[in-house]
Amino acid sequence: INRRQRLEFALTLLPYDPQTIQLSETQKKVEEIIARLRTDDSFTEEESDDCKVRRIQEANEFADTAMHHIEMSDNGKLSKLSTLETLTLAAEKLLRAHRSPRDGSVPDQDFDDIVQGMENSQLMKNTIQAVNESRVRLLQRWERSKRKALDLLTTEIEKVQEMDQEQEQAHDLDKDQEQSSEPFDVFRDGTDEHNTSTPKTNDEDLGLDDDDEDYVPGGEEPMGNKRKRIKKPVTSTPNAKRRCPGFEFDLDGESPMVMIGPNGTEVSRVSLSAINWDMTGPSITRKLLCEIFDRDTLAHHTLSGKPSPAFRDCARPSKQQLDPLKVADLVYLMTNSLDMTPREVRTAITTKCADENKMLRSRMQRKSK
Amino acid sequence: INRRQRLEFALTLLPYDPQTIQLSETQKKVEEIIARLRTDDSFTEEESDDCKVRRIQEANEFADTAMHHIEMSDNGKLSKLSTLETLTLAAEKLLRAHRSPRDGSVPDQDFDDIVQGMENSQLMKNTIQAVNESRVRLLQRWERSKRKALDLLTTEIEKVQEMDQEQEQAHDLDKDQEQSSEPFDVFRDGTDEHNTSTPKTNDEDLGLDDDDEDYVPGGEEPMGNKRKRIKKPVTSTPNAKRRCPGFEFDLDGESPMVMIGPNGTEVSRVSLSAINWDMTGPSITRKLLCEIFDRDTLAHHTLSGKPSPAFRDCARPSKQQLDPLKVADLVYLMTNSLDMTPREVRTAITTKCADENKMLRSRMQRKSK
DNA sequence: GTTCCAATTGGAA
DNA sequence: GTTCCAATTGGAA
Repeated sequence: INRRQRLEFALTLLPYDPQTIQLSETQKKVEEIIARLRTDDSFTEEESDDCKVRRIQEANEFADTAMHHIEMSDNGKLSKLSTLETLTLAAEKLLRAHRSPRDGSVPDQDFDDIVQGMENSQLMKNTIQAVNESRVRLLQRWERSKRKALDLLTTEIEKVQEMDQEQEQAHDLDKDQEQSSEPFDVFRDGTDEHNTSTPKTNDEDLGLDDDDEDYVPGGEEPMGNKRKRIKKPVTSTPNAKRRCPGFEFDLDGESPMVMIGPNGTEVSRVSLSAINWDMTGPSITRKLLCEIFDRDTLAHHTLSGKPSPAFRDCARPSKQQLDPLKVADLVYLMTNSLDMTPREVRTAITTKCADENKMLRSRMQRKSK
Repeated sequence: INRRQRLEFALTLLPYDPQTIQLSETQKKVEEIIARLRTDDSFTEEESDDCKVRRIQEANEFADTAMHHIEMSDNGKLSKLSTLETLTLAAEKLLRAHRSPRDGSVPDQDFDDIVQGMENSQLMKNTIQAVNESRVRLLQRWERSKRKALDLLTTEIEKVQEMDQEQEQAHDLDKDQEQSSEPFDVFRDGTDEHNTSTPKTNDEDLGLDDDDEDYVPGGEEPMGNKRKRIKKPVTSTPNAKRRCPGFEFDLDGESPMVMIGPNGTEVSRVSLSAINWDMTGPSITRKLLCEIFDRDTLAHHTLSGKPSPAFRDCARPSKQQLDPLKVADLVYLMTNSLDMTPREVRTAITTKCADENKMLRSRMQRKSK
């Protein structure tokens, strides 16, 4: 129990490391810059020139020190500061620009004046944009460290759970063995025989993924021209109302389960015949997904298992990868029996997972009310 | 010039409305909550029970007032506060949970203890998540108002530009007339004649968009089953190496420009024959896009012109919609001459615009260094 | 220098 | 309750 106490203590400390607190400091600095720019822009017109010059110097000094401060807390990642540099430069230019036209001669709408006005507006816009961007970037850093902490937290929690469950599960170990896919290895070896008429990559791109090492064993030879849609003879008449297609891996017609691909993924025969095969390809894919995986699995898994690149820094809950063998079988079925590209199937899977996750969340929210 | 001065004054004021400043206040409140939770969790063990009870009451009161404060600045949008409620509740539970096990008897690893530990960790995690979520939401509100201000700003700037250019452009007005698409209206009306063999929706979904009112005139009848890929006779032999397809709207074979669709979009004949029609559908689509629009247009436009729903609150620079008539013509060509679905074409367009934007930005960045 | 991938989002249908 | 849309992202190829 000593270990658990230590872990729990770690839990209370982890998410609040000093780094995080410091980031808030820099955020305040950025806010100050905004506030400062604001007062600099709206200052009263009756100031003396001396006064203006002094204030400009002050502002520049302030910008310099603020930037320095932020730089310091950035621990050497200098490349990320480009927008702040832009900001400072823009602020300087803005102040200078504000100063010069007002000291000029009579403002009788000469061309220079117009250009100057345009430039001012543009600079103003750029400045605001730069401030916004740097703010967002700082918040993202904050979120990233938070996320890292959360990940560590989750790992620790899982470890504790494992420790607690080890004792209880010592006596029923033999149950898990039955679920393994070992019995279907024969079919994997037999792939090529069943596949003679359509030597087509049905998973052309997954193979490129260095993360999915234990992917489909014995891949088929890739084709140069991915684009071409190979028309293959389907059991039902082409371009007519589609019936439930034939399944080349459905060897035992009496079995309640039908095998849909070379990796031995099975779907119940009744639900298969319940599907309306006149629906769109993506729709059928989604229906089959619900047969192969349960809804909770779909909600908590994605095609790749990788986080979205677009939300790298936004602390989205991470998801697992859908069993690649089952996915490959689904892709196999949909590309061979129906006229879909692997890409279309995969997109359908991606959106189905996203939608299931959304639905689960909205259901949870409704329940908690 | 009076008007411009007024506008410029508005520019300096607009982005910094008091609402924005207030939001920063609420952000600080959330930070305080975090700080408070932290001290509540790591307090020393030798406190008396009375002391604990008092501190718990204090914490609850604090949470209540903080929440009230945030509620007030939210102007009645109560539904958005659910996560903050969660946070407060979680904080209370956490404090209570922390209190009870420590007053309990000897901690000799009974089951209750384990469960309690689990619950604590879970609550802790939820609390942190809730805090994060509410922080993000507040920042998003901030960004949204900033963005609104920026939009207003841009509009005003454009108005000023218009005003300034009106005088200069008073003398060369007749130039623009030639570029209008009026001469091609005959072809729009003629669509159905050319289209008899393939009565297919080539823009099935855009019509649903209530924003694009002036979309393709005289839309064709939609088909119930979108999925089916209608095989149509192409001029070249099917399933062989594709050559440059025939263009049904290419009426004048001598013209240096070829019309690719019913809306009169034209592409130069030389660049058309320079395209390798054995590439994938998306690739050809991208190449044609570059012929129809210039790179800068592609970088600053999107298919719909709408902001990404996923980045609603993140102040992305807004983009315009690509000319829907030209897009419709491209979709028409790609779906009729090649074996692509409208969906594939549109996806290709979307990604091409995104990629062009990315490239432009990276080019700008490199130049500024 | 380009193309492609797929995760995520809110809302429309 | 479900499906679909398309904008955005970083990185892989």
